[in-house]
Amino acid sequence: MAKRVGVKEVAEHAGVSWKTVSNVMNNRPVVRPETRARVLQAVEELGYTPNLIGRQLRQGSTRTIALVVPDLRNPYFARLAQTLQEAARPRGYTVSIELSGGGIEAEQHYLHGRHGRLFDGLIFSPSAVTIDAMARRTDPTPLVLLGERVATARIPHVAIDNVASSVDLVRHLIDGGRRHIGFLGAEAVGGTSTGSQRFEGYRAALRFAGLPLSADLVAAADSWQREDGYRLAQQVLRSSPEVDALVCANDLLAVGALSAARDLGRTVPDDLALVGWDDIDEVRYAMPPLTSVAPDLDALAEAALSAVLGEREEGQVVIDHRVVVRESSRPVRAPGS
Amino acid sequence: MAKRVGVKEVAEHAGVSWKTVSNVMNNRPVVRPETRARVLQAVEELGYTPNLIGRQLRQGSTRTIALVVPDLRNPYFARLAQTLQEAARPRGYTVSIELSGGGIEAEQHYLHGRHGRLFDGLIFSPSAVTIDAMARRTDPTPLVLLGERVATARIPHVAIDNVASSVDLVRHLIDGGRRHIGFLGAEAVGGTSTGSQRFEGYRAALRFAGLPLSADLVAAADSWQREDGYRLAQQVLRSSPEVDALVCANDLLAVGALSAARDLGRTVPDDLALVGWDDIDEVRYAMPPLTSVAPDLDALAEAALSAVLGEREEGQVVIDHRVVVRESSRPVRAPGS
DNA sequence: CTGAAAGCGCTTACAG
DNA sequence: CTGAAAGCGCTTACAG
Repeated sequence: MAKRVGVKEVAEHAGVSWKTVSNVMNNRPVVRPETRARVLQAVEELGYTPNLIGRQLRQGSTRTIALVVPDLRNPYFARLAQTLQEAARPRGYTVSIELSGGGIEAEQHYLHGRHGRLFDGLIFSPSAVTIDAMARRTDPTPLVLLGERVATARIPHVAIDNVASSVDLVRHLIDGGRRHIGFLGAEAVGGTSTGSQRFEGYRAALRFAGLPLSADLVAAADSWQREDGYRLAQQVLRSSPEVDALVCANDLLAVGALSAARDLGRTVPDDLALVGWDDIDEVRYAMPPLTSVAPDLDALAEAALSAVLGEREEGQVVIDHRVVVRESSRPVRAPGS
Repeated sequence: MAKRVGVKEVAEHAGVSWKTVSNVMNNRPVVRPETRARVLQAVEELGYTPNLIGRQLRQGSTRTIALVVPDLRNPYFARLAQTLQEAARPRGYTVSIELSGGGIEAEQHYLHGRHGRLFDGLIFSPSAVTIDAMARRTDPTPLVLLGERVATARIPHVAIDNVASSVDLVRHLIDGGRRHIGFLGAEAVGGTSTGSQRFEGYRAALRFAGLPLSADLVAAADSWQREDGYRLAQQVLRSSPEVDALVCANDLLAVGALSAARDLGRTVPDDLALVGWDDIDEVRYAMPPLTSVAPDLDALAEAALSAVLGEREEGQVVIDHRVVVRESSRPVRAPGS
């Protein structure tokens, strides 16, 4: 393993000063082309690669944004991470994927700057941490929230309109002839979390349509994995066989619900419609393919990035979504047709 | 945004020297308990968090390992990343997830140290880069390869036995009564890549069983996404309707193949068995659930980490695998039963 | 356009 | 057990 070569060696090799090398490496236009060429050759010959740590220390910036998500088991986060990385590149930034495990301790770690100035900003998908804890934050690292909204503190926030998208889904189901619509993955009404907003929209749409809200058709959950969807769907389908549609708070829940429906002998979409959020690749290959709310991920990444980098004024950004209709929510046939 | 407080401020506040603060922060046993308490209190009061960049520069180490994978669309990589992060934590290391996009340029970037000393080691899942390029490497950053094997250079390497696991799968299919077994995702025979090794095992098993190897039943591919599986399966099933099983080089291909089979009116597992690799969560919820080779991920993470940190002698580690049998490869019923 | 000096925030020997 | 100095590898003003 060869000894690492630094700016000094390069400067010596090229017969210029330290600083000139730095100027060349940073593409500053103040270097004579001739000198520049000599330096670049020295860099090449010596195989010099600048030590970013030195630069970062000096500049007081890492040009790295942390994306803090609970988990990578949800393909949505994986795709989000990838989209963010691509959006950050042209800006000269890197996105580091940080896993909180959904634990409150890990989340506080990032929120309160115990990451040690490694990041110029935080794009944060909160899971366990309370709104208060976010509002009480003193760490100066810029923060942007995904999904969750903290109205009290002026924390920027980027998300689709969860209430509206939920209304869209329910209306789509009602238009398709469904009347006994359940909800999987509910959280407390009035909360600001993604789950409670989606549930809120569901309630509002039912009310508007004049359909009753039945507690039996609603299953709460804080974890939204496939197995949770399976469990919750079993529960609802068993207790309320009249259910003819399930709004699932995310696609993983819907995938689990699909499996439960099958095990209980229910046919999707004939007996039961299934819809969810995120439009992960997997739902296109489910049988049948599942209807899902697709956020405009590129817009989301763009907005989150520009917010965390301080490029935009107001902090609350609503991202477009669309309902991607697939077979799982096909309208029920009129009886006898 | 408050001004950031450094060691100096803490030292002053506690009435001790700079260095003592450093000693306390690093848990060195040379500090009197009383002094230590005073320092910790100052840290608390001032809300001091050490700047890791300074430490990293001084120590010449970041205690960060890069996991370089082509993509996060494959849930296998997402789970691997998570497992590695958890395995690294007790060692005091962090794993940074780096996306190469499968591009040769990005891969070279990491391989040849142009990442700027940000990483103490590289766990690398090669995709586009050639074996030669890896062997010619001069960058001193420790490297461990995942999947691919470079025999010429002494590059450590961690993987399951791809040939053996492929043999296991094919034997399982033959035991289940399948006789016309195809392969999706083949690569050049004799290569060291994951795909070619899995194909190699398939060939060997067929030969051992006395079954013919038919080129029509084999579809090559360099991309292993669901849509590739769909396309390849369509192709093989159309040209060779006698196929009664497909060995898919990974689970995503199998998921796509399942969808293609359905669209062509083939029933899995009655008409067609489907098997793959990685045992991603998704295949447990497929309909029917898919048989898959599950690597011992914890062992893999452990081995990769200890190899890249230089904790073990020999570089080539073979990780246990097991075939998780599910409905997709159920034995065909004897005719008439 | 180029050079000599200072400093980013830590830790590491080295004295005491 | 504690203190003063040097240095990790860069970049940033500041002169010339």
